Amino acid sequence: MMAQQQVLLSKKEFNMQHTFESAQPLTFFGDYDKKAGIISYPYAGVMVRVGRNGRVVGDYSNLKKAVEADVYRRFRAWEDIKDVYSKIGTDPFIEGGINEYYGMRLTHNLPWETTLTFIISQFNNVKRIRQITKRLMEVHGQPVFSTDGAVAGKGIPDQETLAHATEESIAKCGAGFRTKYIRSAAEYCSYSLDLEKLGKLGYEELKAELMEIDGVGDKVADCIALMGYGKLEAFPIDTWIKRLIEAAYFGGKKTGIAKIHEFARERWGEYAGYAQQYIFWYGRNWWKKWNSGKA
DNA sequence: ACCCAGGCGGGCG
DNA sequence: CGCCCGCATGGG
Repeated sequence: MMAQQQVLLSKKEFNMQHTFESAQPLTFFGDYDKKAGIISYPYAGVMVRVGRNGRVVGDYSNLKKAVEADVYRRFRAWEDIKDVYSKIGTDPFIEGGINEYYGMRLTHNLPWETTLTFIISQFNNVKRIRQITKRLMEVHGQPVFSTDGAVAGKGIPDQETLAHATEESIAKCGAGFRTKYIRSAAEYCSYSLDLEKLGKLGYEELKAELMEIDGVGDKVADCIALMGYGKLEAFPIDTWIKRLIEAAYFGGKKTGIAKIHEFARERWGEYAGYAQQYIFWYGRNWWKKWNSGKA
């Protein structure tokens, strides 16, 4: 990948807190120092630190270009979020989400870390997904270093490592019944499928390839396509999205997955994934607040 | 105690 | 095909 010129994200176009907390793969690892306004995440053996303006914090010397290019891609820094809003702001519901979570960006993470975290996400809750991922990193990840050379944490365990890890060591991280999927997916992505090579495929082809991975179905494949490959037309449909779309656009009527995919494609087209993220985070949080009697 | 969580694979009709 | 069921764990 060629070195990208770093584009600074203004405070308004990049709301770090919303982006970090919005339950994307990015939020499943690293850390967020709210007071200092710095996100940390492991990449290429170092702990990358990013400030509120999207600028890399610290001196990465010879890794500088690589780290900056990763930040550029990870936060989609080339993208003017106002353009996105003009495409997805089709109605008051989505506009409510844009208003409440202004500056929440989609992130474009690495294929394997996205695959792993979203396999863990099935039939699970956000808090526990983070917890399981964190434990897997601690047990099976390689050390990553801060700019002063000290060990700053562990990275996402790679496919090969998990392919050779015992089921017991994965299960102990809390993975439960997903343990066999993690092992199987790690083996498949080590020896039978090169995730890096799938990037050149179009969305439909990519999704079909991803669904060959054990433990990856329609929803997780869409999450990987969206947040691991940057395919913005992907529209992951989980229980929240199904419930919210039915409530907001189908008059509360039960609607099949295929029908919802079709609806999203027609309504939001190439930006459906962005619409999904705002519907998910806004709708879910609103719903929870309402049901706890605080809305 | 009981219920549910960013689904999936397998088995059945 | 479509539907339905079980599934490990842990927090509310």
